[in-house]
Amino acid sequence: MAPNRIASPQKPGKPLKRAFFGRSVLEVAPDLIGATFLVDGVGGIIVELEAYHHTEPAAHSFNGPTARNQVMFGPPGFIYVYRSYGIHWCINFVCEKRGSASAVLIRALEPTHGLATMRRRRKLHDERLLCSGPGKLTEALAITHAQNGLPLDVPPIALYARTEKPAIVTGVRIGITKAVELPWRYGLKGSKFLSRPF
DNA sequence: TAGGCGATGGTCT
DNA sequence: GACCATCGCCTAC
Repeated sequence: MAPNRIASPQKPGKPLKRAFFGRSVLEVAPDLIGATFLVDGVGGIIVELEAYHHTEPAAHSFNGPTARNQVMFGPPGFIYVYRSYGIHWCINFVCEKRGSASAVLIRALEPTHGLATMRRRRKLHDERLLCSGPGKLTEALAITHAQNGLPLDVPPIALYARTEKPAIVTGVRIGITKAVELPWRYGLKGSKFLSRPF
C-alpha cells in the first residue's frame, strides 16, 4: 500500500452511461462518490463533489441560460466546464433532465491512473495534492474549455461505477456567498484527498 | 498550522 | 466596473 493511501481502492466497476445522470442531482451526487473518472486514461476516484440546482442562487444557471452556462440547460450526462477566478478551470457533470440546469461540481479525486502524467502537469510530487481541489484536478487531467459539452460516456472521457457503497459525509459548500446553508457537499469519509476536511 | 492576500480574466449588470 | 463554485505563497505565531 502506498504511504498516503487510506485504503486499497476498489477496482472500477461498469462504465456509467448517460442515463445514470437523469435523476435528481441530490441522488446522483452521493452515488458518484467512489466512481472512477478518467480523461485520456488519467484520473482517479471521485472523493468530493457539490450539487448545484438552478432553483438556488449559488448555481450558475439560477438567472437563466447564457452563453457560458448553456451546457447546463442541455441533456444530462454531459460536461460543463467554466473558468473560475480568471485562472482555474472547474468541471461539472450535468444532471436531471434537459432544461433542469442542475449539475455536480467535481472537487477532488484520489489519483489512481496516470500518476506520472499528473505529477508532470501539476509540477508536484505529493499524491495528496495532485487533485485535492476543483482547479487542481482540472490541471492534473488537462481539462479546459475544450472539454465543455463533451458526453461522459464517450472517449476520451470515461466514468466507471463504484463496486461497493462507501461511507459518505456531507457538509455545506465551499467558496460560495449565496445559499451557503445548503448541505450539498458530499465526500468520502476519512479520505486524505479532500480539498478541505468536513 | 492558520490566516492574509495577490494573481488574473470571463461574465454579468 | 464588480463579482467570483481558486490556488499557492508568504507571514505570524
